[in-house]
Parts: sequence; C-alpha cells; structure tokens
Amino acid sequence: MVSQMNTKEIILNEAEKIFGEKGYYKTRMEDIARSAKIAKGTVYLYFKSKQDLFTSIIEKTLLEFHHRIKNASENKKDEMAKLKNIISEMIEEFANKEMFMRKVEIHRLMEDKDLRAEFKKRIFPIFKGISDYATSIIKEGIKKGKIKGKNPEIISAFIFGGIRNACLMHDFMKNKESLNKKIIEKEVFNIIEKGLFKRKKEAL
Amino acid sequence: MVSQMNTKEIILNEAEKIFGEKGYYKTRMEDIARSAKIAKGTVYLYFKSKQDLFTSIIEKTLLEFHHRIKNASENKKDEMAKLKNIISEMIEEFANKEMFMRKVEIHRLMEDKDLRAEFKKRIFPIFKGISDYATSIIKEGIKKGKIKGKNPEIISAFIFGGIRNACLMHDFMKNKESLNKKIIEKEVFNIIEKGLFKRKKEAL
Amino acid sequence: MVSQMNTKEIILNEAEKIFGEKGYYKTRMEDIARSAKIAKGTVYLYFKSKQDLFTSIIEKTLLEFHHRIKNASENKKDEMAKLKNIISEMIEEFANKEMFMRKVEIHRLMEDKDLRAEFKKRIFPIFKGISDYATSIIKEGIKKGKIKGKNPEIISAFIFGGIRNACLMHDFMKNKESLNKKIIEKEVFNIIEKGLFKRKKEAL
Amino acid sequence: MVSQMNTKEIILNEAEKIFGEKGYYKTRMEDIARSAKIAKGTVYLYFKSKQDLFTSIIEKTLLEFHHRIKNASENKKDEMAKLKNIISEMIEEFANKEMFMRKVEIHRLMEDKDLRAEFKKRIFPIFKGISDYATSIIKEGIKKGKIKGKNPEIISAFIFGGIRNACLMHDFMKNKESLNKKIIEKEVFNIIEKGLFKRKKEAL
DNA sequence: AATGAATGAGACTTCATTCAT
DNA sequence: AATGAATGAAGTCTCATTCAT
Repeated sequence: MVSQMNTKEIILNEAEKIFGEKGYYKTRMEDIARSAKIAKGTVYLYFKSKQDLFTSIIEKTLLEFHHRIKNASENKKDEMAKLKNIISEMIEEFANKEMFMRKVEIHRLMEDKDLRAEFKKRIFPIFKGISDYATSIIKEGIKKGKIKGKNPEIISAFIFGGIRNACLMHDFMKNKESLNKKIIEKEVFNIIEKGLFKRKKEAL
Repeated sequence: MVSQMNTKEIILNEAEKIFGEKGYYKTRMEDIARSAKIAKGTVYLYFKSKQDLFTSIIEKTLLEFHHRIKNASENKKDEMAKLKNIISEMIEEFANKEMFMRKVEIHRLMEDKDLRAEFKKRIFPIFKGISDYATSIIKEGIKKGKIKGKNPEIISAFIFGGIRNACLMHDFMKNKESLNKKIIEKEVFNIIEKGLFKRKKEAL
Repeated sequence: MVSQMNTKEIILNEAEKIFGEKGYYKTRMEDIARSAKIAKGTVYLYFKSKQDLFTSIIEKTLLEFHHRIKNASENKKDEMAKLKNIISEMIEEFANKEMFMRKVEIHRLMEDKDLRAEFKKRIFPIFKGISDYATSIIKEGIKKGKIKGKNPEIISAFIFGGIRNACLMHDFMKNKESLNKKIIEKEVFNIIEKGLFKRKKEAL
Repeated sequence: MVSQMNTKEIILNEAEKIFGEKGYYKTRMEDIARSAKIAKGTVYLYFKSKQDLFTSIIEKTLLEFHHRIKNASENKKDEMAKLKNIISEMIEEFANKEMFMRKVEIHRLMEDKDLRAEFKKRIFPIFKGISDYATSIIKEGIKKGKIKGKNPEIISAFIFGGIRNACLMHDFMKNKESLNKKIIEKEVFNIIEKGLFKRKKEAL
C-alpha cells in the first residue's frame, strides 16, 4: 500500500517534470518510466493511459493552485488585498521553473480530441472553480465600488494571462538569468493598483 | 507561375486553418492536403517538411502582425495613442477565429527540437522585432515621463499575454457567443489608461 | 530529327554519368533531367521508364565494349595475343572513372524484379555474346594446346572479375591517386602468363 | 535474455537471407519482419535503422570471414600454402548460396550517403583488416622470393574479385546446376600456380 | 517536342499499449 | 506488483510517372 502510493507519487512527479520540459506530445511514456526508474508497463498499473496520467497531473496542479490562492486570499477583507495576494501566488506558480502549469496551455489541449473527454470531466470543473473564485472577488469589488470594470471574467483572464506571459517571455528571451519574481510583481501591481482600483481621491 | 502561386497560397491558407484548429502535433500533412484538395506529395513541392510549412505560416503571420501594429501606431506622436492602437490591433488579431496566432504558443514550440532550428533562424528575429517595437514605445513613454514603470519588456509581455488570454478564455468558456472585441478593448483600456499613464494631476 | 537525336544522346550521356556515380537506386529521374537541362517529362518522351533508360545505357555500353574487344583481338592469330589485348581493353574500360560499367553489377540488378524482364530480353544476349566471345578464344587456345585449363567460362569470368575488382579496390582504398593502368596490366599479365608462384627453376 | 538473444539472432539471419536475395534497396523492413515472424516495430527494438541492421550483418559476415581465412592459413609456413588455403575459403564463402557476401558490393554501398557514415566506422576497418591480411602474406612471399609481382594489393584484389565473379557468373548463367566448388578451385589454382599459358617447354 | 505541376503508392520509423512471465 | 518484449496503427516523406498546356 505504502509502496503503491510511493510508486504512483513518483510517476506523477517525474511525469510532471517531463511533461513540463517537453510538452504533452513530445513526452513519451518511456521517458517517464525511465525517469521514474520503473518499467513502461508499470505506469499502466497506475494510470490507464497517457491521457489519464497527464490529466491527473493537471488535476493535481490545479487543485493545489486553487488551494494556494484561496489560502492566500480568503482571510483578507479587502478585495484589493485579496487580488494582490492572488497575483503574488500566480507569479510564484508561474515563476517556478519546475512547474509545468506555466508551460501547459489548457485551452489548446482541450481541443485535442483524445484529451477532450477526460478534460471535460475532470479539468474543466476545477478550472472553472479557480476562474470563478478570482472572478467572484472582482465582482464583489465592483459591487462595493472598489474595483472599476464591467466584466470580471475578462479582467481576471487578462491578469492571469498577462502574468503567465511575462514569466514565459523572460525565460524565452533571457533564460540564463533567473527570473526575479519581485520585479514582475512590482510591475504588475503598478499597473493594477493605479488603474484598476479607484483611489480615494477619485472615489470622492 | 500563376498556378504555382495559387497552389502555394492555397496550402498556406488551408494549413493555417488546420494548424489553428488542431495544433501543430495533431495536424497531419494529409489533413492539409485534403483540405487544399491536392495530393499529399504536392505539399512537398512547396514546403520541404511539416516544420517548414508550419514555420512559413508563423513567419507570414508575424510579419503581417508587425506591419499592422506599425501602421497602426507609427504616425501617432503620443505614446499613449500608439499603445492604444497597438492594443486594438492585438485584439483584432486574437479575436479573429480563423487566425491561428492566438492558438499557437511560440514559446512552447521553440522547445521542440524538430522545430527549434527553423524557428531560431526564421521566427525568433521577427518575434524579437515585434517585441522590440512595442517595448521601444513604452521605453520612450517612460523617458518622456508619460508612462510609469521600469521594465518595458515585462509591461509589453503582460499586456500581450493578457489580451491573448482574455480572447482565448472567452472562446473556451462560451465559444458559442461571438466575442465582442469592443468589450475586451474597453476593459483593457480601462486597466491600462488609469494605471499605466500618469494623469495630469499626478504629473503635477 | 536532329534535335531529337541530340536530346536522346544527351539524356543517355548524363544518365550514364549519374547512374555511375550514384547507382541505379539512388539516381532519381529528376537528377538526370536536371543534369541534361531538360524537364522531367521530356525524359519519358525518349525512354518509357527508368528501367528502360537504364537498360538502354547498359545495352549501349556492352555493345561498345563488345566492339572494342573484338576490334582489339580479331586480327591477331595467336590466342595469347588476343587475350592480352582483350585484357588491356578491359582495364581501359574499368579504369575510366566516367564509365559506369565498373560500378554496375549486372548480376545483382538482374535479380531486381522490375529490371529482370527488360534485362532478360535486351541485356542477357549481349552479355552472353561478350562472354561467349572471350570464352571461345580460350576454348580455341585450349584446343590448340596453347592455353591450360578445362573450363573456359570460369577462366574468363575469373579474369574479368579480377580486373574489375582490382580497379574498384584502387578507387576505394586510395581514390585520390589516379589509377595507373599500366601497373594493373603488368600485374595481370604476370599472373596470366606465368602464374603467381616462382618455380624452383625460376627461384634459382 | 535468452529470448532477446534469440530474436536478435533470428532477425540477423532472416535479414541476411533477404538482403542476399533482394539486395539492400529492394529489401523492405517489413519483408524482414515477416520472414522473422515478428512485427515491423520489433526489428527496431534491436536495430536502430535499416542501415544499422544491414551494417550489422556485413560486420558479422566480414568478421567471420576474417576468422576463417586466418584459421585456414596462419599455421602454414609456406606462403603458397597459405594463399591456396585462403582461396579455398573464399570459394567456400562465395559458393554458399545463402551467404550474401557474394552478392553485396561493399564498394558500391560505401558510396550511398545513408550508409557511408555507418560503413566508415564499422565496416571499413574490418574490410581493411582482411585486405591487409591477404596482402601481407603476398608481401612476405615476395620478400622471400617465392611470389612474383610488385603490387600485393592489386594481386589480392584481382584474386578476390576473380573468384567472386567466377562464382556469380555460374549462378547467373546456369543457376539450376549447383556450383562445383572443386572445379573452380582447380581452375584458380592452375592459373595462380603456373599461369594461363603453356610455355614452350611445357608445350613440348 | 517540351514542360513541370500534380499524383499517390509505398517506404521507413515511432510509440502508446498489451500481455505473458 | 512489476517487467519489458512485442505489437501494429499511424505519420512523414520520396519519387517514378502522368497529363494538361
């Protein structure tokens, strides 16, 4: 039992690493098995297919992410503080070189007919949960007159995609320098704070 | 001559459509040939490999995009106006369902060893050209004291990625409704304007 | 008419060169067309298939070779002189870098089912003619008691193959130095005339 | 382990047979797989490409041949005896219908750019080893005054090629009758030992 | 006579998955 | 629970040949 748990965990970890490095299509089941120091057939004892394994990782990653942003925001009263904390968590997530979330495009993979069924069932609800959580904070902020804007979904997608791309671009353009999370955070806060939130003077 | 141009153009158009729909890996050369109503072998008369064809499309798409944002911005004096026009063009580009730019992740594909060589030679320079162009406007704005921020690259990556994701997310969540470009534009302008640009009161 | 002759001749010459360089399988009809500065389709006006073209070249080459050895030997009375002259012609033929006979293995190609039909009809008779011609001289020599041996076919095949291989091997091992025909000729004459081993009398 | 050894051996044997029958270019990987009663993909578990498989067979065949001629000659003191034993082995090798050495032209295949790299690394050294071995015996014989001639390389190439062609020609001309090794051997020995032409003394 | 764009059968190779041990 | 040899469907690319101009 313990050993089973371990093997499954090992596979998940190694697979996450390799999917993150090579992407879904370029990753071979054999790469994963080798990296996990097990036989190819063993992977199939724990996951019924490549799609299943991949979906399981996204599932786990998204659930963890959901927890993180919830933990980081739910005990703040102020929507501004909540959003800023969520943004910090996003940057943390995306800036982590090992994490594959930054690399994986859920939209794109959802269009793959082999993955779609599994994704629709297992990933979409979680994804929507995260999206709704972020959106609901913005919605609340708008209602309270603290946040400007009319379409919370667009706003949260904009911020999420913006941060992801800022992190990716850094890697892409100058992958030798390690990414300075603080700089990105500051830049994003600057944009968000003074534009997104009405300041007291304005509120008057 | 005319016929050659036509066939090549047809292939490029059909391939763009299918690569956009299915992604690079799921697209088979035969799909493209069938869609172009030609034989598989004919594609190879015009493009030496799948990589070459794909790269050619990205190349063309990025060059067109570069032209568009240049045309839309270069005759404006004000950096704010320039940036807003570029943003409008981005939205136009990403919101276009047929366009595959929205779907393609250059960062990810650059990591594919089969594509890397071709990409490094043909795509990276154009990509960098676009990036540099947007960045230089922000840089100039910062110098003139009209734009806040210290890292133009991060800012432009943030905006670009944010817009892209806002468009993708709309498709993803409610792909039946056609995307209203004006709404996205307004939301982005709202965020950008009041946050990114110092207002006269602030400048004082 | 003149122009047709010319085009056909040009194709034959260029094809011979390229088949000689690359071998039958690696030579593409397009290589030949390009080398002859004509369109691919034009080749098919003169030769009905790749097999036909190739066979035509072997045919021509073997016929020429037959003429050469006949001319070089038929007016000699002595079988020894005849054979030596034939050997000189063989060396001349094989040592010629441009000639493809040295490179082409008729035995091998005869086993290719696509070539077999054509070869059986057009090449085999010529080939046999040459073989018979050489063999008949040896036969005559044996009858007259001037040549030792019981199997003229084996003897002529041995000499032919030996010369061919000596020429090929030179190319293979030291292809920079140009092959010295005289040296090969001398070595072959030595063996043929007196054998490889010194007899005791000679050794004295 | 046993099974792995077996499958690899089976593939090598079947491939040797088919390459021998059809030649390198006409042999399809599927032919080999079918002949070995395994799936196409299985071949690739043991050999990384068609080139690799083919090269492996030549490698093995040449190494065996090297051993054979060494074993057949190294304990003889006399160069004449050594050479004659080597010749007998050659005839044995070439006369074997199943053996593909007789059919394969290393010179020709070395010019194929797909095979060249592999050949240069793996085949050329062995080939040269065999060639050098035969040549060194002739060289020694010349030094001791027992063998006539100035170019051991030419002499060994001549004998090797001569025997090969004599065997091939038999197949080619009358492939129904089984080849009588003794007859070829006798004919070759005759030429080697005393030359083709009776000298006047003998003629008396 | 000549062209060269187009065809499509066919070859090599990959890799997710299975299954006997 | 674990293995890894074996499978075979599927994908990329080549090239002899055709045919409309």
